[in-house]
Order: sequence, then structure tokens, then C-alpha cells
Amino acid sequence: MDNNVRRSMPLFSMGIVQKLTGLTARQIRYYEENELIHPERTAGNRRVFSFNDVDRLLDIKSLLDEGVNLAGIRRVLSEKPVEANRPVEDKKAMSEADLMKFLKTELVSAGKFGKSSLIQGELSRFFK
DNA sequence: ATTCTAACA
DNA sequence: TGTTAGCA
Repeated sequence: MDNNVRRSMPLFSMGIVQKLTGLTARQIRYYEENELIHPERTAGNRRVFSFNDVDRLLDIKSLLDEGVNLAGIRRVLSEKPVEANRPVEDKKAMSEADLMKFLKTELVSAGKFGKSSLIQGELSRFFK
């Protein structure tokens, strides 16, 4: 279960999440306002997303492509537990290089579990 | 350089 | 949703 710790560990900066999800900062912040995601905040008020957050964001993105509105998305995601992210100190966001390494291991474990095909589908493009 | 909030020619 | 202003 050590993976849950990692997945709830806040380490993604806004910029990284934008690249990872293809969503705009505006959208990401808007979804947070609607409590679709609950990223942590650094001492400087910067958002720090966990892998769980990115996962939900990708879910939201796919639902958006399917033409589901915010209310609908809320319904779908409300059925999913909202594990709170772990508190984060003042640490700077993980470097992109280390981040990619982490994502790679995530993709491997995800495949190992046959889980979240979404993650593989959406993020695999970063490893081609 | 990056992200944040608030607001709208 | 985009975009921009003014901060931190």
C-alpha cells in the first residue's frame, strides 16, 4: 500500500499538470473551485498536485470530450473517494527529469495492476 | 520565469 | 473559457 502514499504525495506544479493533462491553467483552477480536485498549497500559495489529482483531471478531461457538463462530471467523480493529499512543506516541485522517472514507474505499476488505462493512454505520449 | 487572484473591450 | 493586470 506504499503506492497510495506516493499517489497522494503533492509534487506536481501547475505547469507540469498542464502538460500532463493538456488542460489550461484556467480550467484546472476552475475545476478546483468546483471541488472536483483538491490540490495542496505551498507556503507561497502555489498549488501542488498529487498523482491522484492528475488522475482525476484526466478523468475530467475525458468526460469533457464526451460532452459531459460540470454537473455530470461532479456526479461521476462524487462516486469516487476524495483521499486528502498529504500536507506539503516548502519543498520545491520535483524537477521535470525526476518527475518523468516517477511517472514512468507509475505507468509500469499501473500496467502491472491492469489499472487506470487512462493514465497509460494519456501519459504514455511523454515516453515515446 | 512561474503561478496566483480577480475581473471583463 | 480566454486573457490580462498586478502581485508574490
